[in-house]
Amino acid sequence: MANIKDIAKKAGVSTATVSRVLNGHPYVSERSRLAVEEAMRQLNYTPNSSAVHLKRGKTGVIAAIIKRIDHPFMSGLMQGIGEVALRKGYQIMVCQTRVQAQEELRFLHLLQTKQVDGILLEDMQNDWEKVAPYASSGPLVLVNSYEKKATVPMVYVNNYNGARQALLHLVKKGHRSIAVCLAKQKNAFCTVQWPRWQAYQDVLSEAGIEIDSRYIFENVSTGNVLAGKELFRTIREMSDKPTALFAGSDQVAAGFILEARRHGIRIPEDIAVVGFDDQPIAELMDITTVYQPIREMGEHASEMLFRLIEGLPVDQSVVEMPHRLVVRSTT
Amino acid sequence: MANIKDIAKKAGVSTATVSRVLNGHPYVSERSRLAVEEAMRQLNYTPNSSAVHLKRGKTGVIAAIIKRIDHPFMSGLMQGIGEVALRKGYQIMVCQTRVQAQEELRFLHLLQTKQVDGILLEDMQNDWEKVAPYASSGPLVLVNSYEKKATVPMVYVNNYNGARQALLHLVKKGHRSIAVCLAKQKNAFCTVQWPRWQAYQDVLSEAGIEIDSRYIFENVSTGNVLAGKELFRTIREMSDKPTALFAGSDQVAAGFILEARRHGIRIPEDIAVVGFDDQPIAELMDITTVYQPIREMGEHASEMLFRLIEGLPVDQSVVEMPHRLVVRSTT
DNA sequence: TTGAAAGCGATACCAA
DNA sequence: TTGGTATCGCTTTCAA
Repeated sequence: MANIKDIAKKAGVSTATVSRVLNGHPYVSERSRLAVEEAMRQLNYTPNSSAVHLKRGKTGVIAAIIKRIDHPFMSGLMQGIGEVALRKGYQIMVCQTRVQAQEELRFLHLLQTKQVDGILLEDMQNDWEKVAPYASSGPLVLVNSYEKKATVPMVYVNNYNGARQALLHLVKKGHRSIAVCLAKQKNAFCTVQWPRWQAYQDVLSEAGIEIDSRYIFENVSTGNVLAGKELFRTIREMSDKPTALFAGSDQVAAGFILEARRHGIRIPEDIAVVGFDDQPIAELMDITTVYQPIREMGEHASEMLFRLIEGLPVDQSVVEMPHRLVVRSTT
Repeated sequence: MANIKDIAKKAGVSTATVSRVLNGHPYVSERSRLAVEEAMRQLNYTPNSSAVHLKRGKTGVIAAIIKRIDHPFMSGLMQGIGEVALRKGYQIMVCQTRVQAQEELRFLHLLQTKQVDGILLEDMQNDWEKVAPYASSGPLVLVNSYEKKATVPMVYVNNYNGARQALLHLVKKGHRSIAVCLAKQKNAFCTVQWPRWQAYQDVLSEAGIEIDSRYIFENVSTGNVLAGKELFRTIREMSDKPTALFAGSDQVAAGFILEARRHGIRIPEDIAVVGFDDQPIAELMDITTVYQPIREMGEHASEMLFRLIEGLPVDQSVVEMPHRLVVRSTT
């Protein structure tokens, strides 16, 4: 592969001049420019990114650390991130942790090695103390994560309030046996699951309802409609069935509802269902859910990240995005 | 940020020795190793990726050029790719073309600049002549693409046969007014849409059915259930309604079915529906569909790409993955 | 407007 | 075992 020296030699100029042409600098004579361009064409030259990156100290790449791409929430988020990155001329590296805290740290390491100019960290799985050291080695923004101790910008939705609203709605409708789906990791520093769990406890306690552990379903894969189907089957076997379900995602809600209806269970009469996110499927199936601006969250976080990368001040560094309960026919 | 020289100085050794420690080479005395490790710890040292990449001529990154991540097919594919990349210790760059042929070329350029060690190109949008030049500058594998002229490995599903099977199934069931969803770009070199369109023409022609342009729906966004809902509304307004729909995706099929049922339309009695992919939602809603091993396609393509990257021979470079019609209750 | 040359930060060959 | 040093390919300052 030809390099800048080959071009310089062929064009009869110095590498400095070639570089100038490459970067559109002024002060390059028409004659030199043409000669260089001709040489580049003839030798089919393309500059080597690694060399440029090394010299510039920038890579033009950001990393998005997410749990898994195979989930509507994440792909929606990536869509938002992609939008902004495209405008900025940046590439995106997807890093899937598969909910393994260790992997998260491994990917954060990309910031230290300067393989990326910045990182978006979705739903942080590690304690801030573990993440903090990485933050000092480059731009980092938390998305769908809230961490009081963190000193970096963050964009999130208040999951406590979101869940609370949904659960209060169910309680007001008279439900006292409310099932809930939560992921296994209810770490205190987990922005999504922990607050929802807190809201569940609070709302029930305030309503004088005792928590029934049989109604708590952990490890339900939120991105997949089949998980909802399975959940229905489990609940169906129960003697004391709940009268309402806070599904935690629209996919689970949809799967549950479809399977329930197939078995002649009426929604919401026999069991009310609330989803989360307000994905297209919730609108389609007319599912009551908690809307959250996923894509916008991705966009906003990226914008903050790029300000950091560009060395600009970030005006509001802790951003709570709005959510709202969308009441439809499943409650 | 500390660099290898700082470490060398602090540890009282040469950069060569530091490099040896860094790369786990033999022939480093215990004493040197400890000194270097201690220095690295004290200075909080991390090697700079760009420098390593430049020197080694490798980046440890592959690019996946896809239409958009916000689509179950793509995220499934990415999941498969991610699996293999993880095993190989590689990072993945997602490149979304948004179905713009020009963007595809822009991303292929990453291979020339050596910003990535290889590229997976999904559903190639450009004519092979345009793509070929890039192929000569590094490892390239086509996924979900078939191109006779191409000289690089490719993994795909025979969309002609898949669509044909589905359509024949409908014809056998007695349908003669069959609607079909196709994306706008039916370029001759498009692996997905063009063959399906061909199959549609062939099957109908063989059955002596004249093609009715009103039954051809272009520009239906295949990844989104709401598109299916809208499609239903459009078809509902028609005076001569089709009796069957080849939806092109499970999402569109699902949206269509749900909306149809809401309006009291019986499936399959009033209108039969066939999806494509066999996503979880197809199983859940018991939709007849054409199964294709999306994730495996991603895995297989990645494996070929890594063989190329490692300079190993690729035994079978044109791989047709199996598909099969899954008959369920919507036909 | 141009070029020489000093890096950017690591790797690895060749001697010692 | 170790170190000196050339090298990867490009950018940019300093002089001319």
